[in-house]
Amino acid sequence: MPELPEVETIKRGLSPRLRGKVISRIIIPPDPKGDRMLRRYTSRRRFVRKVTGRQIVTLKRRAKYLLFELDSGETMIIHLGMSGQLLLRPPRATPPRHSRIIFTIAGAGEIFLVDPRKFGEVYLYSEAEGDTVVNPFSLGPEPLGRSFTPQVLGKKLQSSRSPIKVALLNQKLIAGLGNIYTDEALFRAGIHPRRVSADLTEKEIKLLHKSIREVLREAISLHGTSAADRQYVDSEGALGKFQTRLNVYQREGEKCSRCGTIIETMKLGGRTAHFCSRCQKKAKGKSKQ
DNA sequence: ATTGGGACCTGCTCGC
DNA sequence: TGCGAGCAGGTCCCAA
Repeated sequence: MPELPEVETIKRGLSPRLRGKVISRIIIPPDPKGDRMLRRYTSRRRFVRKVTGRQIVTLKRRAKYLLFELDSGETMIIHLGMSGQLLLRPPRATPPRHSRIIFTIAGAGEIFLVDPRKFGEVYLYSEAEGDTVVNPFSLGPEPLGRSFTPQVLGKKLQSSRSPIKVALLNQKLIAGLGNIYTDEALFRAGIHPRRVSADLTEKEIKLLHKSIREVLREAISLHGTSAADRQYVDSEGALGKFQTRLNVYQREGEKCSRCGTIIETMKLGGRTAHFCSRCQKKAKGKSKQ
């Protein structure tokens, strides 16, 4: 659930408080179903041993991943899945329900990694060890990065016959978009979610490129989206505000803000796509308004 | 090879 | 009122 704008918001909140600080203690409350948050490859003991006592040199974001660069040269990577939160609280605060990992940060308080659904994940990445695990560095371009041009987007989409909605969710093509922002970007670009990626015209690709960046920038400036069923909050526990700007996501049955047509949904690639059948045309060439 | 669908997880909503 | 089914979705994994 936390997509790029939400993760960016969390990073911006935590970064000034954590930079240069030491992770003095790690608590992983026992889970009868095992340490799912560490499932990638790190054993609990190895993880605790390698991270405890390390200084956080910098905090970065790559797509939906948070990267804690440690003074050991390793990077602790946190993905929040869809229900994950990272809450920074004063020392000795009561752990919120579903706290999976608790980091004590000397001089800053405690970070609670809260994740009811346990889709989130924590692991260590070390270039030196030549880890073969899937890592954030093998993902597609950052949509807000300088290298993400309409040409790059076009090239990525050319290679895919899948619906554009599915392609935009593919992190190997473009990294950081989830269900909310793919729906919103496609609406702004006037492109039907089921359009075949490779069939988009140059004009549409340009518009889509612009829409993706616009949506993400706006969402970041409003600290992300906290929709009805999404308990997203930043590291201080504050809600996002982009939900007031949603045009289609979770607005099924409501009127399109642009034309008044009822917003519909369809299943694509296992997800619910929200769209306006009038503003987002199926056939190419008719996609203008 | 590319694409699609299930599994993982839990809380919540809805219908009987 | 109570309970179970269904849904939400990011990513991995497997199968067609």
